[in-house]
Amino acid sequence: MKTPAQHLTEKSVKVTAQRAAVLEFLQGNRDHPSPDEVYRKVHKRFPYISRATVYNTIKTLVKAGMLQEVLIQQDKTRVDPNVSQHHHFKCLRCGTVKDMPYALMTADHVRKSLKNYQVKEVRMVVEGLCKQCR
Amino acid sequence: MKTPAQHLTEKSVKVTAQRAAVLEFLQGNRDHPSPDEVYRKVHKRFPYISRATVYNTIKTLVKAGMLQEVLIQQDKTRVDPNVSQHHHFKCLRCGTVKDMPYALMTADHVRKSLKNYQVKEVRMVVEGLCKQCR
DNA sequence: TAATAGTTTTAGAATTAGTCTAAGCACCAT
DNA sequence: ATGGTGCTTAGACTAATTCTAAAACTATTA
Ligand SMILES: [Mn+2]
Ligand SMILES: [Mn+2]
Ligand SMILES: [Zn+2]
Ligand SMILES: [Zn+2]
Repeated sequence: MKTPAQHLTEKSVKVTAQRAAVLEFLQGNRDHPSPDEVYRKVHKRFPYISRATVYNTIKTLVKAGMLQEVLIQQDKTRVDPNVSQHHHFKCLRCGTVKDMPYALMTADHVRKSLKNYQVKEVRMVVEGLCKQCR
Repeated sequence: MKTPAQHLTEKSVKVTAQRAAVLEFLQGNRDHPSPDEVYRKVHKRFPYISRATVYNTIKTLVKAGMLQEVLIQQDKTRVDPNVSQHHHFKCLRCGTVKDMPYALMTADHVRKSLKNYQVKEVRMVVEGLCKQCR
């Protein structure tokens, strides 16, 4: 199994203790934490790290294709080490965010087929270039 | 055609000049403006209105089912007088947000069928209650 | 009408997430 | 060692939003 440092090197991102610590925390994390949650958790084990570095590192790793930031909550961004195309489910009560397959599903299909969940709303945002801009 | 005041009364929201002004600006507006844009535009015609009142009024009208806040941009909320179920398209260059039908569309279907747009990404968020919470 | 109670509006303070800045460090190549 | 580049840092700053407490309205009662 590769170490965080090896992953960084593979993506031509210079290895630093801070970057390795952030990446190690995020790898395998399925919670879609906010940058500040990342900071607090990493800071517990590596008290030398600063908030700014966590933000910088997240940006760096996003650019390197190792993370994505997902728009699920209005006030804070959420970080996702799963960079494959997928959708999300967010629980309106407890706030958990779960990955959903990027499958051929209609909004109605989602609504009907997800027997494990009680679906209240399906929001889809398509991003690209409009007529004028492309 | 009903006046904003009549719409408010219909939904049992007390009529005030400020609420009517905000509603009048938003009715028929297809731009998905941010609260601050609402404030600036309304303030031009009704210079007596305050920023706090715009925020309060938006909250009030959302509760009354006359508006929705849509999650399309991370840093600021966007207000939508179209409360019917629908999806959104956001242009990555100019930032315009357009309504999309809440139709039986797959993410791939969207990608292929929207000939007018160059689709870069399709994000879907399903909201509801998870196994534990319902 | 006058007093009163309840609601809405207001300016500005406070909060929060995120960005920026400028100084200090670390690492590498001379 | 020295210099250069990029990384990290604390704290200042910004922008959106919420909060607060007082003033202005509105409706209701006496
Ligand atoms: Mn995810
Ligand atoms: Mn819309
Ligand atoms: Zn839940
Ligand atoms: Zn455009």
